[in-house]
Amino acid sequence: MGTRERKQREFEARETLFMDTARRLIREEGLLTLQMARLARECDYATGTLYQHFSSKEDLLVALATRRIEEHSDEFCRAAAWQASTRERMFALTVVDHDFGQRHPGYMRLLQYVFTEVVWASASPGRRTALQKALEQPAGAVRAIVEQALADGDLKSHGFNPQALMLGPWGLCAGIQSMQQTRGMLDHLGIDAADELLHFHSQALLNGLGWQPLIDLNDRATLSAWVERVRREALA
Amino acid sequence: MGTRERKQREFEARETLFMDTARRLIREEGLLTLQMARLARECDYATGTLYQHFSSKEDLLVALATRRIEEHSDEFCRAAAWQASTRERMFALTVVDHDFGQRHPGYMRLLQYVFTEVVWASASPGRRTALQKALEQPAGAVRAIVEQALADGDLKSHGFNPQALMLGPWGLCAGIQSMQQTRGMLDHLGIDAADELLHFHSQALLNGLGWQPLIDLNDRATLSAWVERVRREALA
DNA sequence: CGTGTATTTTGAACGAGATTCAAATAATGA
DNA sequence: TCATTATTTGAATCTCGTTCAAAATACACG
Repeated sequence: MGTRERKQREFEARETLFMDTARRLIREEGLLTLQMARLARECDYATGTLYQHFSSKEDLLVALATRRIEEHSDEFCRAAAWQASTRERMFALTVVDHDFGQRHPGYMRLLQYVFTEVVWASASPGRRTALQKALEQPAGAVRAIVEQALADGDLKSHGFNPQALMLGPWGLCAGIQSMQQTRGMLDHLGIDAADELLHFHSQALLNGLGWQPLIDLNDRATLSAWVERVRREALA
Repeated sequence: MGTRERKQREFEARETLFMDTARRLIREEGLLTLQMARLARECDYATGTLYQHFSSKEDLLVALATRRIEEHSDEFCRAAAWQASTRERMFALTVVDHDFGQRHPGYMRLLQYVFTEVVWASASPGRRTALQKALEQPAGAVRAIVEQALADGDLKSHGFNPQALMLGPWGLCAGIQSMQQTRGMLDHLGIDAADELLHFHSQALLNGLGWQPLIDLNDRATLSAWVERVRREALA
């Protein structure tokens, strides 16, 4: 009998409803003011029902972040599969990742919050591993590029494994994006156009890793042409 | 009459007491469980008195982070003033910053939390600008190195100002450190020895920026010798 | 169908803790 | 000394997140 399956499907549909609504509430009124009771009411369910899905508010936030990562992941992997040199593809990931962050400002803020010890530690282990699992796909895509670059001789391993080699570009991208998140921080340091700077420094790092073909960084016009090309072609 | 000044001094002393105690409580029992009433009681003051100093819990956290930055700043600036090439000094900052983070794990977690939209937005504007002001000293130290490197011809500007050029190394360091903070994240990605990787990628980035003298990255022993030298000399 | 049992949903009650504020206390100055 | 002003106090308030006993619903079996 399909009763169990139907139940299962309904349960999942409800979870989706909760998450969609939570996302809307956060967009409309901010992460700060999200209330569990309010969310339940908005979905015409009782508070307790919400807690059948999420063991705590933090749990919900981790689930939201996970779903966002999954959505982002599609776009990300599409860019990773772009028909181009490994160097171009690696750079494309930086551009795509950052563009996604700019397009969804709330997403980055949520991720930043979720990875905080305070939140991360109070989410359920299940949700935490689900999030880590969701990261596997994009991480795998990056690693595949690194592996191919190694195989093709575009990149030397320097004695590190592929994951280790991708940490730099990844960390750089994450670091600059999170500084960009903190309102007023970069302004105050006298930095603007962080986007262009992220692209510039990413290319510099790839050059420094000896990732062939090296590109000339002296000309900002060339750099922005690269970025435009990625935006035009990598997501086509 | 010095009455006003004495009052002022006593007020500041009390603030210091609150902050020292808060730090101890956080160290002993975690950021998560810090309670305002508890903190006040621990200092033999009423809750309301605590609120004369800090407009909210978030405000207190930002103040704590600020003080930590100030403390870190000394060490940081000492390393920046190391008698060595601009390239060596720039790299030294990465090492020192990361070492400080490793030595004070709670510090990094606090910073990460404080820069979260949720916390940052609920701190008072005064505390926020105080924190930004505290960042000026280390930021200035980094910028000075970049400026000297430009003047000495160790580094080309590529059309960017000094602050812009320092964003990459800074962002890389911050990004990798914050990934390191998130328990289990790097393990799960199959990455260990993130310290060495931070050093490696930092050097790669500096090479990629064309920061003279370039160093050879093929040999991990050379890299770790650099790190050791920094630890030995830069803070002497 | 009716009826007993298991499952799910409900939302009021509870608890934890941040924040406030009227009253008490202390400092100041005439 | 006493009126006035500033500071301190901590119980009361308020805001949620979370729980759980009761109600509602679904299900199984005679």
